[in-house]
Amino acid sequence: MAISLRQLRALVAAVETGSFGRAAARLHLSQPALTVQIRGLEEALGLTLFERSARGVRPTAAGLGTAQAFRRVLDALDEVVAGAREQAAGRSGTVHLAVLPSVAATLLPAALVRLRQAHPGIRVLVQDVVAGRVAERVKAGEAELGIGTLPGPDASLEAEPLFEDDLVAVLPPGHALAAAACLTPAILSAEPLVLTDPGSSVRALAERAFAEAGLVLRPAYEATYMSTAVALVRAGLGIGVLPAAALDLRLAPVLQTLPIAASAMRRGILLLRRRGGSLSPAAEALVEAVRHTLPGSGVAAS
Amino acid sequence: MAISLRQLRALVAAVETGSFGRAAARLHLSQPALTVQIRGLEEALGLTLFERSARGVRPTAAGLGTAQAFRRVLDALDEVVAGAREQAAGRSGTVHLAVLPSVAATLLPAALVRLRQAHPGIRVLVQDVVAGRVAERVKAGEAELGIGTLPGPDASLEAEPLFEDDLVAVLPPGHALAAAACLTPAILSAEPLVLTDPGSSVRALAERAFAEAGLVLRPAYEATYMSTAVALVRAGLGIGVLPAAALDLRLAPVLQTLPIAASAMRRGILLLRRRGGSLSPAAEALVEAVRHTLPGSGVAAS
DNA sequence: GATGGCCATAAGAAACCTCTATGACTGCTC
DNA sequence: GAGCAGTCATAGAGGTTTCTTATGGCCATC
Repeated sequence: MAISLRQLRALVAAVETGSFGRAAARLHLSQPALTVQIRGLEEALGLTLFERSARGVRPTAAGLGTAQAFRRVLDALDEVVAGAREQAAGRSGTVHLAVLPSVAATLLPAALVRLRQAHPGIRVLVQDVVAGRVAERVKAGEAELGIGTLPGPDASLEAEPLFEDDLVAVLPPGHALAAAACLTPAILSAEPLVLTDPGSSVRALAERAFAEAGLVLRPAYEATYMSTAVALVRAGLGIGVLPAAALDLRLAPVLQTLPIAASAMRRGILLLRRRGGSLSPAAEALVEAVRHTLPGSGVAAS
Repeated sequence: MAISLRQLRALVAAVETGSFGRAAARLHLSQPALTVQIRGLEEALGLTLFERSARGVRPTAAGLGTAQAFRRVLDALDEVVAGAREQAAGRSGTVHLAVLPSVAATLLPAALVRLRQAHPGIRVLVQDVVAGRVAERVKAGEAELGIGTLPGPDASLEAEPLFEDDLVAVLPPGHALAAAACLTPAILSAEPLVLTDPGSSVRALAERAFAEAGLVLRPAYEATYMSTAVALVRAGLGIGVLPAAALDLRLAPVLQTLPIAASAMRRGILLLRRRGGSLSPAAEALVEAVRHTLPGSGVAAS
């Protein structure tokens, strides 16, 4: 009654070779085994698929048509299986990645280039969301991986530190403080500052650092996008307090950065994944590429 | 390593129900059996298809995609199987039928109408070929069934008599011989005759009947097509010697037919099939329809 | 802290599949 | 025309797969 793939393969082979014996050989089977499969299929369908004679077999019209249809089904199945095995081998697949915009704009492109070199078939769907959202996306399963910060420990997420991202002071060309080795919140609070919007993780970090020094952060300028903030600094409007990783100095080579002496001025950028959920091979490959593109790995751009 | 339909069905059911337990119930299986199938599929593909937790399972992206693809494969297979079962039930299918033109023009349409009423899904491909070719087509397997004459016994063909086809004299309106009850070759040989071409089975039959009476058949008119011969008769050019079955008097109601007293004047019309080859259900249905439409069955048109 | 839901594992039983050996039949060759 | 080669069908034994029942672990909920 039930139909099996063996039967489909048997019918296709028998029709294509024109002989039960040759079909059996093609399938690495004994001839009786193939006979049994064909007979079972005929019973399951209630159809005569072959005319038998002592000289051989001849497919009936129904046998011919059914074999062709089965052939298409088997081909489709083979294609699906081959695709799945491609994914399994990490040669193809799709990774949904939630990532901080700042990382997406700096670290990520190099990692993706590296990934493409090793695994050209892998597709990465980048969701650049603000810091708090990265963990959300991963928790909800909307992203398989996340790169961002983690407000607190979370039982359902697994976090691996990728690198530390320091907030640095970004000085416009020729600024008076450029000769200093290191700045402090106290020094900075006397200067016009350029920061990102309230609510961003960078802003929260900076506010906390200032608060620890007993100061209140009052930026002269705020911008939503990092690139806007950098442009404001470059125009000489103030000193930027921005994450080092988000600054691509190749894009603004005239700027100078200085460390800020404050304990809270660094945040850990983590690789986030759902706890207990094993990564797809494609995601594994992406993780590999990201690890090898870290600031400290010697491979990445400055 | 190998993949089975059970595994495909298990994956599709598991993804669609979102639970191994419900999937097992849908497939009338125990839950462990389904677990094993999924596991086997994961091993065969080398892919993790579900994230397991104590609270249940969740398909991975790969599991979701693979399930959708498998779904399409299974649907295609189901369709093929359903089609094959339709054929098996005689509700659909295609019959290749070789048939004498004279029969094709007269008996066959009624039989096909009857067939369509009983089995609307069956397609009949009619090959109308001259008498000698009918047996050829069937022997070569180009036609599953034949309706025609058989020159001699043939070991590879099975023949079942359908009806006897008499050659009759066809008289134009108001002919002098119309009052006779029966004609003879001797009487006919004195009249201008209309026959079919030399080489046709009808012509050969008539020649043999005349020869038995010691006469030579010399038609005044010859035509390839039966309809042409009938037209010549209707025009009053002579008396037709034509097969009764081939005459549809509804098309030429003014004509009168008279029997011819001669032993050789009838030929058996046979239903031909390959010996040993069982008929497809569709062909069986056609045979049934033909048998019930025979001249003597009381169902057919005159 | 007990309970219910869900999945994984294990062991025994049943079903299926395959293989070897053999038989039946046909067509060809000597 | 008798033997031979080729083809498929059948039968019985053996092995593998697959199923079911029973059980355990884990988490969430009450």
